[in-house]
Amino acid sequence: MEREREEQLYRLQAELCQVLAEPTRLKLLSLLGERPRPVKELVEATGQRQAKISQHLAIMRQRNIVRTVRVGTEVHYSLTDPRILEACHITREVLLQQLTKQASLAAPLVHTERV
Amino acid sequence: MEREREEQLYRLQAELCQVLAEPTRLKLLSLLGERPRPVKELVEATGQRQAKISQHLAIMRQRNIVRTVRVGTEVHYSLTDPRILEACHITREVLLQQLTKQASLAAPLVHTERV
DNA sequence: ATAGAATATTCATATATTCGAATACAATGT
DNA sequence: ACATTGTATTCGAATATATGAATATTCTAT
Repeated sequence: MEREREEQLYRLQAELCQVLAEPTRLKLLSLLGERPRPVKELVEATGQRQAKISQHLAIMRQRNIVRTVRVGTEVHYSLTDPRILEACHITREVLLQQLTKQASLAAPLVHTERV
Repeated sequence: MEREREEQLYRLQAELCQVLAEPTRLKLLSLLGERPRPVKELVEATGQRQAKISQHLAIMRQRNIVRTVRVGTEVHYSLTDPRILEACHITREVLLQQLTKQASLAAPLVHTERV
């Protein structure tokens, strides 16, 4: 039962990460990190089709990563828990460092650098 | 071109998150967070089939999330960048809080609590 | 050279995900 | 009531993913 509980948690955690595993959704989260926004604005900012954005927002709603408030005809989205962005930030940092490392490995072939 | 670069980054970030979006891989990362381990040990600790574990490890190798060292017949795996665990930790925290919140919403129906 | 232990890969299948297209729904102003 | 604006959903097709089964590879000891 303790074992089951742990597996259950890993499953949930994986589902949460799955939500973060899509470029458009990451972009949306980043935009919502700045401030709450209506769908229209998210569509404009991403340059993607409205239906697509709505679909991704629906997925994030289902996982309680974003929440909504109706304002007239608009639906304003916001982050449920800003810490999600922290997690994103870390993965981004790791990624950037990897890229930098690769670049510095490739660099000597192009121009010599001193360490 | 600036735009392209940004999209490129989101794509890479999504791929990284995708690696975290699988319960067995999360468990493996957690185990490797404690210390480097040979595959055999990971197989034992997870109770999953060897082929499955190797497959998941291969995915994490490809993404540079883990690295390997051969020690005789064994292959020892370790984390490339422990910060990955930080990201995992945060998602786990968020998750736990969500669960707690749900529980506390359900609680009043069972037994009354004071705030 | 060969056997055995540890690990990796290939293949096929079941399942999940993403996206565009079309359409539906909801709120507001007229 | 109706048109308009903003948003959501459904559906189908293409693509991706996870897994078990079988098999291959690598290293060590003999």
